[in-house]
Amino acid sequence: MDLFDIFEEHVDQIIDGLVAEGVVPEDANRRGVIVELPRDTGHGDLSTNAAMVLAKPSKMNPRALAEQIAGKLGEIDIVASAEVAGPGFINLRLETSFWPRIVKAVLEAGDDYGKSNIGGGAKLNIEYVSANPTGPMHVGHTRGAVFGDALARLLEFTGYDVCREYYINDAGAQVDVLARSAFLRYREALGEDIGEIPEGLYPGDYLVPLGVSLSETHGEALLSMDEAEWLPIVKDAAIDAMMALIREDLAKLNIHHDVFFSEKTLHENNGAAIGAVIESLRSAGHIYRGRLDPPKGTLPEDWEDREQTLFRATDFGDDVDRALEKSDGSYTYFAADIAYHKDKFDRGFAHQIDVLGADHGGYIKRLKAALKAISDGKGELDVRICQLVKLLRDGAEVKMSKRAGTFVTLRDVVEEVGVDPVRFMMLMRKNDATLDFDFARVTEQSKDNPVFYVQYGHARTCSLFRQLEESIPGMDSANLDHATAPLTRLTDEGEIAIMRKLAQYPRVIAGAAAAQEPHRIAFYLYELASDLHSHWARGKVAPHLRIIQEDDWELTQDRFALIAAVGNTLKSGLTILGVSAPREMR
RNA sequence: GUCCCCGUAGCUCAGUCGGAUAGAGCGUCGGAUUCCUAAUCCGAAGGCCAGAGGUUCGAAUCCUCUCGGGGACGCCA
Repeated sequence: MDLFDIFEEHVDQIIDGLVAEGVVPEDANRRGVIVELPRDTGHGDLSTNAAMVLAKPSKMNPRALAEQIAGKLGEIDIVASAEVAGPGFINLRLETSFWPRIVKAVLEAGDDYGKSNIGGGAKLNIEYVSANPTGPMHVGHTRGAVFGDALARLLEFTGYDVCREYYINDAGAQVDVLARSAFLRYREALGEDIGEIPEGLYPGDYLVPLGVSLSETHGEALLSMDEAEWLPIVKDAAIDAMMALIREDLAKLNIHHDVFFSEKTLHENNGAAIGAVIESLRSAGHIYRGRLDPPKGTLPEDWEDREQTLFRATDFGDDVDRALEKSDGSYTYFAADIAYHKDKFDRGFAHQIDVLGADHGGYIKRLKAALKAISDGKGELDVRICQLVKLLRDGAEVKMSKRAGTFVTLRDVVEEVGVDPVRFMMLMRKNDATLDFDFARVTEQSKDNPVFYVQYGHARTCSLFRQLEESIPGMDSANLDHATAPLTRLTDEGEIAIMRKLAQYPRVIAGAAAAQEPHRIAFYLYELASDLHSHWARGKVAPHLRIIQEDDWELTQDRFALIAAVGNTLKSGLTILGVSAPREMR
C-alpha cells in the first residue's frame, strides 16, 4: 500500500461518514475520486478531487462539500492543514515528519519497493519478437524485442505469472525460399561457382556457414536428389541454424523466451490441429462457405471471385469475414494463428498479449475476434503495436534495403553502442509512436544521453558511499544501518523534492503495468535522476547541503538513508527495463 | 472507398479512463566548479495543444466533422 492508497482510504472513510449523515447519496459513483500529488508544490503535498466528483450527485456546491471533507481530513494527525482551493480541490499539507517515512518504506522494502500483486498471480502469455527464421534479426525487430521483454518484466513485477513466448513462422513459402538459398550455399561449399544469387533468394552471406555444414554432414548426397527430396532436409537444418542465430541475437539483448512454438507443428498430420479448431468453430456456427467482396483500393492482379471457407469475424467486431483456406486448399496463415492462440488458451492463458510490428495493425481485429470465438468469450487478447525505428547517423537517415544488403542487424547495433543504450533508447518512446535512433546521441557519454544520465545517477549514489568511507576513517558503508537513522533532519527543499518523487514510484509502476507502457518508467527514472543531480549540485555552492557532513553524524546518516533509497529505486526501475545499474562510471 | 495510429515550443517528445497557471530534453542566450564524479547544475526567452463544433462546473485529454502525415485493406508471413 503506497502513500496515495493510504489517503484514498482516509477519503473513502470520510465519504462513508457523509453517506451515513445523508449528505452524499449512497449510490454516488466514487470511481473518479483520487488522491494525487499536485503538480504545483504551492498547492500542498497531496490533493483530492473528491468534492468535485461528488458535488453533482450530492446536489451541492463543490466548495461547500469540500469544506466538509477538508474539515475531517484536517483531523488526521499527520495532516498539518487541509484547504479548499480553486473549483473545489482539497489541498493537504503534511507534517514535515511525514516525508522521511517514504525513505524508511523504500529501504524496508528493498528490491520489492514498487512491487505489487495487481496481477494476483494470474497466468499471462506474452508473445513477442516472432521474427521469421530466415536470417539474423535487424534493427526493426529490436524494438519489439526490447518492448516485449520490458513489458514481461514489468508485469512480473506487478504480480503476473508471465510466460514469454516466440512463434516460429517455419511453415510458409518463406522458409522454402530459405531452404533453396541454403542449398545454393551448399553447392558453393562443394566447390561450385554459383555466381550471382538469383532474384527471389536470400543473398546474405550468413547462409555460407550453413552451406559448409550441410556439405560436411551430407557430402554430395543431396546433389543427386530431386528438390522434393532435399528440400525438407535442408529446410530443417536451415531453420535450426537461423533460430540458433536469432537466439544468439536475443541473448545479446538479454532476452530469453520460455517457449518457442513452431507453426509447422500445427500443420503436421495433415493440419490436424488447425482442422480441429475450424471444426469447433464450425459447430459453433462461426464458419461458412461464401464469397468476399474484392478489396478496395488497388485490386490484386490475381484476384478471382470464388467461394471459400470463411470465419465470421464480423460477428466479433472485425470489418470483414476472413479466409481460412487458400485456393490450393492449404490453410492460411490466419487459420494457423487461430489454432496457435487456441493452443495458448488451452494451456491456461486466458490473458494473452501479442507484440506486433507496425505493419500488422490491420491484423489486430481479426486476432481479437478469433480469440473471442475460440474461447467462448473467456479469453482476452491485448495487441501492442511497435512503430518503426528510424536510424540516424550524423543527422542523416540510414536507408535500409534487404535487396541491396544494406540492412543494419541487431548485432551490429548492440556491438556498436552496447545493450544498455539500445534497450533504454527503445523504451524512451511510447511504443506506438515512431522512434528516432541516433547513433551519435546514443553513444555520447553526457547528459544529452538519457541512459547515461540515469545510470550516472545510480553511480553517483554509490560513489557517495565510497566517499563516505574515505571521509570517515574506519567507516564501512556496507555496514551502515539505515534503520538506526533518526530521519528527522531531511528538511531541505531538494531533499523533500526527492522524497516526493520516491513516493510516486509504486504508482508509476502500477500505471505503467495497467497501460502496458514501460516507457513511463524510463521517463520516471530520468526525473528521479534529475532531482538527484540537481540537489547534489546545490552542495557545490552551499556546503551545508552536501550529503557528507563530517561534524554531524546524525544528519549524514539521514542523508545517506535518502541516498540509499534513491539508488535503490533507480536500480529497481533500471532492472525492470533490463538495463544495468553500474556502481561506477568513469 | 473502409479501418487503425498520429498531429503539443524552432527540433525530438512526455502529459490523454477530464482537473488548478500545458511539461522535459535539445537548440538559442546568460550564469555556476579552490571542496561529495562538470558524464553535473541554475536562470531566461520560446505555445491558438492542427482547425471547427459539441458534452461538462472544468477539455490537449471524451464525441462529431474538416484538414494534414503514416500504416493496413481475400489465398504474403
